[in-house]
Amino acid sequence: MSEKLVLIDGHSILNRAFFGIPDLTNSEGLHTNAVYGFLNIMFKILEEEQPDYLTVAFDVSEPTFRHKMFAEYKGTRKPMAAELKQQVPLMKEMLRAMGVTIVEKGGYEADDLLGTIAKRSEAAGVEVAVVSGDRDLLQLATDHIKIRIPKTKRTGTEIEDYNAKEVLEKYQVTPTEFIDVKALMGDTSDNIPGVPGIGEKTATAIIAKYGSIENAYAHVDELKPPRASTNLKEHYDMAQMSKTLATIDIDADIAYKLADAHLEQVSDLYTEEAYLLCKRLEFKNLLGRFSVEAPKNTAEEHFKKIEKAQEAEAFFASLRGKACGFYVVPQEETHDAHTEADGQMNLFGSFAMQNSGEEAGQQETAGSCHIPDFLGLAVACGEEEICYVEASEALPCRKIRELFAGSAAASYATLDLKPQLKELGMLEKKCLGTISEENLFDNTIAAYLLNPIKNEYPYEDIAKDYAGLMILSRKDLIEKLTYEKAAEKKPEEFLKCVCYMAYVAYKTREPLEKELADTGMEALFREIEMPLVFTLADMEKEGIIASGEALKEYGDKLAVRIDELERKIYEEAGEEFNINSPKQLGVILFEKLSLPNGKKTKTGYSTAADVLDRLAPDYPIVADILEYRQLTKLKSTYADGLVNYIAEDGRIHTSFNQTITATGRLSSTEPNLQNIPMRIELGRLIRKAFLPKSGFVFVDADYSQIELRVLAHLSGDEKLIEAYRNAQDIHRTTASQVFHIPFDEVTDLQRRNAKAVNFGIVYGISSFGLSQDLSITKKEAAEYIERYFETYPKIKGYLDGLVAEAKEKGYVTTMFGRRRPIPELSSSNFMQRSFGERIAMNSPIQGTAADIIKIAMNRVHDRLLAEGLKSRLILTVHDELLVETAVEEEQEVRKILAEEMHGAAQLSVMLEIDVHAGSDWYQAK
DNA sequence: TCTATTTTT
DNA sequence: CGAGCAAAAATAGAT
Repeated sequence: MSEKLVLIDGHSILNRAFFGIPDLTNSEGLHTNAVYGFLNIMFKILEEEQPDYLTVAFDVSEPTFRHKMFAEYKGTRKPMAAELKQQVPLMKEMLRAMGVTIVEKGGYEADDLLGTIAKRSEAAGVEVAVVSGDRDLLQLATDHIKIRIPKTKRTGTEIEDYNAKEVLEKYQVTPTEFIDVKALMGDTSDNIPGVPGIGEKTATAIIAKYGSIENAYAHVDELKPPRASTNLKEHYDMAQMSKTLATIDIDADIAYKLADAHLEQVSDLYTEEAYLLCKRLEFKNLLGRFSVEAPKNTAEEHFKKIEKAQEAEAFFASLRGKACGFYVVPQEETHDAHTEADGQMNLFGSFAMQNSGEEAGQQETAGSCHIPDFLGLAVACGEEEICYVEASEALPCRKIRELFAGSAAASYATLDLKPQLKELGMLEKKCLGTISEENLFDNTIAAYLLNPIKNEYPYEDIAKDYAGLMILSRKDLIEKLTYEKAAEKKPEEFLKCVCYMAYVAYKTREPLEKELADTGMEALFREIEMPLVFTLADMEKEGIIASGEALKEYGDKLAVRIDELERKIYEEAGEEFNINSPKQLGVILFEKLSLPNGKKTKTGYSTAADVLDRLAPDYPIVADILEYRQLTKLKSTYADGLVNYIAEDGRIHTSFNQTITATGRLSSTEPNLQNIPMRIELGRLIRKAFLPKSGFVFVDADYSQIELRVLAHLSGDEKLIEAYRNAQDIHRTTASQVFHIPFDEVTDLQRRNAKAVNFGIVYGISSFGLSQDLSITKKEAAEYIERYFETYPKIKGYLDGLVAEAKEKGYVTTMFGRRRPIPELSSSNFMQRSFGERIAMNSPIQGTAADIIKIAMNRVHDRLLAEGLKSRLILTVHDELLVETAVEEEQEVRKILAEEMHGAAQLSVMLEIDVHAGSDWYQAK
């Protein structure tokens, strides 16, 4: 049997895959769909053909030889989309990693290389399969050269095969004649002019009869449609030139040795390099093919459960001096807890009791009189030393904690430390025996800093990204069961799951530390984020009193007015409908009542506030709807919503998430206490339900325009810095400087405009956005921005610099080294790219402000404890800190807030704060 | 589970 | 030329 060669048209197949597969992006933001699709097509073909040789040909992106001859006809091809372009080098990297022979040569198109190699190989007695999306290749078809054209259909990829026979059947001409057909009909995408007035039908008919354009010209007067006859006569030179253009060079000057392209078997492509690259690109289902070559995960075989006290003692003793990873397996899980009866309440309730005990000896007594707080502790300190120590009556939590505390390991790594601090009883203290803030390492936070745009940081992702391990996820193992239920129903899977937590922490600590060092984020991690874990744990435990009665009363008041509005709206609409359904509302307003065109649409009419605002003055029903919306929002989300989060201790314990935002800000969930109403008076009243405990007051401090000050510092703009040095109303000063008028003569409108511009600048302004904000024309807005940049030239330079830097490096950084990758900047989509540009301008500013308040939080938190005060930091809202303050400590707390917030960073402008005290959150703000 | 809307900084 | 502002979370409705 003769040998077989598979030849792939690289760009053509990559292009086909790019358009055939929906956009895929890995977590680095690299587009990967074309590479993925290419590999799928390639593997499908290889499995079918089982060839002895494999080669991929690429074009080099300079004008090709054939086209250079007729320079006037080149250049109408559209430039390649950026998302595809960036995948070309990636594809080549992948093929190289697989050891696939790549041919490319300046001056030749892939067609020519394919043609040459195919013909030479055929001459050497080899069967050839040419894979391309391009029908031009059909001219190469013979009995031994098969052209394979993949088509992506709903049912998957189907491949059309053409030997000489199939070409003749389908196109009524031989492969060689196919060139002449193309020369007559032309091809705009290939810049082949053809003969005007001759399309596919006519061309095929002519060539089928005469065999070539030369012979057709010899019988030109006999040609069937008279139009073809005259046109060919007139444009014969064009036809000849087209033929040259359409002919694939089968004698290209290349050194190609078939032997170099040898492929013993398909699995030879599954190399380790290719495996690692597939992992990086997150081709999860391709990875299965690599099973033979995949780094074998043997750790799993050593997972072990310890139930006996003696065994546990020996195990913990073996930790001494070693690096370890651990995981405290919680009994209840805060996640989803409030949906299941009142799990969360019990959890926090037990903390309240635990911490009401005496300060001294708490470590000893905590938990001793309760059921164990945690289920067990998984610890890993080597490839074969991975144990889950299960809590039981014979081996109570207290004992496990004690042994762990005395283990004297060199370092302690874990995924998601914060909840575990609570389980270990490390609230308000930074060490537990030999475990301390200094030797703890939170892998999840490290992974977040290294790539803050991921949605989640589960252990299997961290294992894959930083240790090259492919392991089963929690979901794979125990699905949605809680740990407690899993321990009972799926003990083996449970053991794997918790041991993996510890093992992954152990295994990835070093790589994560190294990456943090390589990216300059060591200090950010050690000095800001790790201490913050302790600060936040304490704040969450503390919580804030919310009065259920006050909320109820407030909600009842809203209900009265909501009823009233509802009736009125139904009357005005002439029927009852669900006002909260944008769909139904849209139909009522814009169809039934035919109000002026429902402007914005995506999946119907927009009923957003800015649309309704414009209609409200003229239509009472719209004004009522707006009020109704406002009130139902207040009632459902705040009045009714918050009550559900009040724990047994009468307080709301929000969760502050440290690994959610792309910029470095914190987020608050269950409930979100960072969007409690403020702007509208009626909503603001909700803050009256948040109270300090008896004998305490609230002291609230917020940074004044921290982002604008950060901008002044980072840009170094003297005029803006000077404006802040004058310590006057900054928006008025801006108006005065931008409009060149004396400070005292600035009108309220001018000040308002200046304020909007100041805000807009921080968000990465566009004239469109500002025009929306101020309801002015885009042109006017553009003028404001221009004048602003004229006034503060360095700001313009700074913002442009940020975008340029982001485009070059792919990310931006804050003053403290925090990174934000911006994959959107490489998008070919205008909207996506503009979005990327705004992100580039906003992130360093928002992120630096976030860094600063985090520093301030740690300092305030630590100092309240260090000074032995009773007052506690309980809330943060981006630029604001709230301290529940013992009445007699108010002056000291004010001083601490002022000093620590002020001193959190040294900028070229002062970091000013406003401090207020009050007997509820409304008054304190 | 996704979309539209609203709330905050 | 385009189409719509930075960062979040919760709710109710629709699918």
